[in-house]
Amino acid sequence: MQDNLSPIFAALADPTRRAIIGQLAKGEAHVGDIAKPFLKEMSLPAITKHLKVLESAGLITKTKDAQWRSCKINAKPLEEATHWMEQYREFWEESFDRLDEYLKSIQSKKKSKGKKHGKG
Amino acid sequence: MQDNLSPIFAALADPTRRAIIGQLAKGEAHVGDIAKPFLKEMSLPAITKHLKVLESAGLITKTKDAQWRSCKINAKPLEEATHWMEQYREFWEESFDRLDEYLKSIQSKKKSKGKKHGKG
DNA sequence: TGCATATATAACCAAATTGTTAATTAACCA
DNA sequence: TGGTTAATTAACAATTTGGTTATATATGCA
Repeated sequence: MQDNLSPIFAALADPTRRAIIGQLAKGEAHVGDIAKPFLKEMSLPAITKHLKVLESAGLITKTKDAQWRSCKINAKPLEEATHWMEQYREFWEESFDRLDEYLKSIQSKKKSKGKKHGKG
Repeated sequence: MQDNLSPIFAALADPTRRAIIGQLAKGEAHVGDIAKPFLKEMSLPAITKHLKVLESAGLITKTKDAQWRSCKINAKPLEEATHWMEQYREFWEESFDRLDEYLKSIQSKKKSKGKKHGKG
C-alpha cells in the first residue's frame, strides 16, 4: 500500500545521486558525461552503481544508443515522494495561524496524561 | 551548501520510521506508545534506534517528562526536502502541456549527438 | 530503601551500502 | 580482425544499517 517509497527516499539520501538528478534535469546525458564531474572523487563503476540505484527507484531511465547509455530523468517518483510529504505540510505551516490551536491541543493532551499512563 | 538533506531522506527511507511520523502527526506520544504497533515485529530498542535516527534528522524532538520521553513531530526538515524536490516539479508536470516542447528539445539533442561524441 | 516502569545503552550480528581494481562485454572503426 | 572507447560486471573490503538480547539508568511510589 505504500512501499515503493523506500527505494525512492534511499536513492535521494546520497548527495552524489541528488547531484546526478540535478544534472539530468538540464537534459539527457550519457554515463560518461554524468560521471565527468565526479571522477576526481570516485571511479566510473561507482557512478554506474549510483545510476543503477536511481534506475531501480524509477528516477531515471536508460536507453541504449550505440555504445552509449543515454540517461533521462523520470520525476514521477519525486511526485510520489512529494505527495507523501505533503500530508504533513500543515505541520510546517502551523507555526503561523495554526500555532494557537495547536498549543491548545497539546495542553489538553498533557492534562489527560495522568490517567492515560496509569494503566501499566 | 546542501547536505543536511541526506540524513532527512535516509530517515524517510525506512517504512517503520515513516509510520512513526504518521503516528506523531496525530499528536505527541511517548516511546512506549509509539512502539506499541511495532512490538510484534521488532523490539523496543529497535524503536529507540529509529527514534534516534528521526531525531538526528531533526524530524522529531524529544522532551523529558518524568520517566517518559514525549516525542513531537518537527516537519521543518520535510519542508526542506520538499523544497529540494519542488525544483523538479516541472518534470512531472511536463507530460501535459509541456510534452511537445520537451520532445522537441530531446530531438534536437539527438541530432547534434554525432558531433557531440566524436571528440573522444 | 527498594521495586516496578520507561527508556537507553552496550555488545554483538547479518545484511546492505559504497567504494575499490581488474576483467568483461558491446559497439564502432580502420 | 583487432584495437579503441563506453559501460558493466565481478570480486573484494570497509562502513553503515537495522535488528537482537542483556544490562544500565532514571523516575515514581509503597
